[in-house]
Amino acid sequence: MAMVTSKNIADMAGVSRGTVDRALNNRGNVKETTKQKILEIVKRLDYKPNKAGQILVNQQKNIKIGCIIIDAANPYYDELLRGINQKVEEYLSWGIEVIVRRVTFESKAQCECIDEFLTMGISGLVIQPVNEVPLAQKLRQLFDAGIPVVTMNTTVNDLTPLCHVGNDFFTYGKTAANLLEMLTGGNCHIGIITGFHNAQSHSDRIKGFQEYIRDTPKMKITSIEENLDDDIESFRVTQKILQNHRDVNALFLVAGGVDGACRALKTFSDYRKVKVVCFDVLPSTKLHILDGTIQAAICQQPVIQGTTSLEVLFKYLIDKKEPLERHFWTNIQIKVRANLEA
Amino acid sequence: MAMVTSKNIADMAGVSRGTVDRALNNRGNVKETTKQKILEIVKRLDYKPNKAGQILVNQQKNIKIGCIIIDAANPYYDELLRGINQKVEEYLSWGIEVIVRRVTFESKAQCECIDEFLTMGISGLVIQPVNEVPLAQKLRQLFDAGIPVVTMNTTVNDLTPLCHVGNDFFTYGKTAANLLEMLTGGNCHIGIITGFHNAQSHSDRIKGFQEYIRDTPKMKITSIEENLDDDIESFRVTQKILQNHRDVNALFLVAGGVDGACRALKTFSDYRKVKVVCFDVLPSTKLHILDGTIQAAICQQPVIQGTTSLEVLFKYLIDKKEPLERHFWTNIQIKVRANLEA
DNA sequence: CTGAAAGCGCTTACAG
DNA sequence: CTGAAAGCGCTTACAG
Repeated sequence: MAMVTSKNIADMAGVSRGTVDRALNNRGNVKETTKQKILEIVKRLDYKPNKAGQILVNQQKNIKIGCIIIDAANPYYDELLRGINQKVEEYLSWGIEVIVRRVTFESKAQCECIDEFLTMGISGLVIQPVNEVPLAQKLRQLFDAGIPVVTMNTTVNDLTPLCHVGNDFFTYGKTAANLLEMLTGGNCHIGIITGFHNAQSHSDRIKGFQEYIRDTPKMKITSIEENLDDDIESFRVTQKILQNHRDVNALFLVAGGVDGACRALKTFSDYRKVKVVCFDVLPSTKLHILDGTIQAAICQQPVIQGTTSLEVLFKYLIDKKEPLERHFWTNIQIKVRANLEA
Repeated sequence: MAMVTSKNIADMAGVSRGTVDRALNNRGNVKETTKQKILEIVKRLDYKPNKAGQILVNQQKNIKIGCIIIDAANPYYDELLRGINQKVEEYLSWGIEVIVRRVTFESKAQCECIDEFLTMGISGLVIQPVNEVPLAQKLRQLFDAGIPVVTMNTTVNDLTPLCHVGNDFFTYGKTAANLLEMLTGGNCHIGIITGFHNAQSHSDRIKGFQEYIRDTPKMKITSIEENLDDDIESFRVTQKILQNHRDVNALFLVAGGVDGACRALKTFSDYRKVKVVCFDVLPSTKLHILDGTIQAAICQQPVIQGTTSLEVLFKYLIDKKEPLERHFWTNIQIKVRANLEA
């Protein structure tokens, strides 16, 4: 029951530990028959290299990981950073340095940051990428240099990263529709307020929503408006919808501007008849949930996205083993009043 | 920016690495002035011992962790085991052996298993304990021997373990009430079907439920029945409730026997008017959610409870640092049709 | 194609 | 009270 070590394998095969290492990691310079013999013993004893030993020897390479997080006033990004920072401490104690930069949502800025990382000699990159051609090219350059990339939250076309850690926004949209069905007995006229029509994460949520209500004949979308993720604009378009469509009894708030929408809603005396489902819980959202204006919020898991991204990369750098899945979708969290703080 | 090592500290303090180690870990045998000098440098350079080095040296001690999971036909326990097993593999690769036993829910059986673990020389224990005196005494014996204990899912009185990882059942109950409020517009006569009146996890859920509806005057509990977590008994009591109280339009299924309750419900022609919220998603539960009999399920996170329990213990055994919190509550997951598989 | 040796950072007897 | 040495399991030059 005691641990099997490479020394045990070497002794049994009648070779040195160096040869075991070469055979196991395909470094060449091992006679085929020797290699087969070693692999057979490894398999029989179910030998797994001790990770502490592996990591320790990696100290000599001074492994660094670069990490790029969008720099913008969005609490989601701050949470993502919080997840990353949890791991930064941990990895430092493994002797692996994670260098974090916040960079604006422009491919030029991101490319420059990557170039800086390259001069620092990073062994891997975690990034929330802009989906633009120059950045995709830069990432391909990393790929060609054998530097693994994990994308977080958003990803780029024309490139399969080592792993993408993100949200299944389509299912988020379906879940929003499901909740409004529960809240209205499946009988509702819905106003949708989205952020940007051309933001894929927003349009995916709406597509999922539409997919769900295809099977619920009494749920109808009355109006879709864009608020540019802005509270004031959100206030304006919400008032507009509710004034022009007095039958609207459900609101689906797809993106930012939740506070503006709720405050517009409250200017109507009969606002309690309108059920509201939104995304994410900002501090202002919390108040609207507690006072019953919003019935449910669907939450992403930015902290877990941050930690997971680094974990995937870490494992790859130590083991050189690809993750089992190319995509990792974080859980969908439904928050209502009762479990808001849980 | 390169890593600070104990060698660096030793050089700067003009002592050996052994002395640094003794000073840092309070092993005595260090002159007070030397110790202060070392600690000052450690603080200034923010030195953190490299964990890979620490773990590697721990191989010599052949650290073993014992783990006791209830042996009973409950998918929850199987999931818990799945979480544990994920970590077992990982820790094996750190050279730490986790010995898992499934034991019946009796304090005698659990005590015997612990005794066996002791002869094997475990350094820590993870357990789903029976809350009975002999077991509590046995755990105290471990405590006195300096062997840390983490309790999972259930805990024992008269003893504060290193950490308890479990569910906040009270909030679970509140959340169930919140969901039924959403489903019925806050206007409902509720049938509650619980497992055992004397099971604390069941009664806590009901208490949370009652707490929530104290503020919703139109939500009324019509009847509470016990099904002993048994599907056939569940079928019987559910039929009884629905026959005797034709006004019941909401069911709160507190524990096991979900399938029996749903099948009883479906024997009534107007069963669609009854909204149902339950706990946990068994394979049979899934079908009732998909066909719209159950509107929402509140889920525990057994897999995460398993992994978390071992993580807490692992960190303590390596670092000798107590966890920040004595309790770790896993998230409350709400599952509806749309996010059932997500 | 193979082995002996060094070294990653830490802790642990042991000698003084 | 302190230091020198050994060793945890692994990988990496280097010598042959």
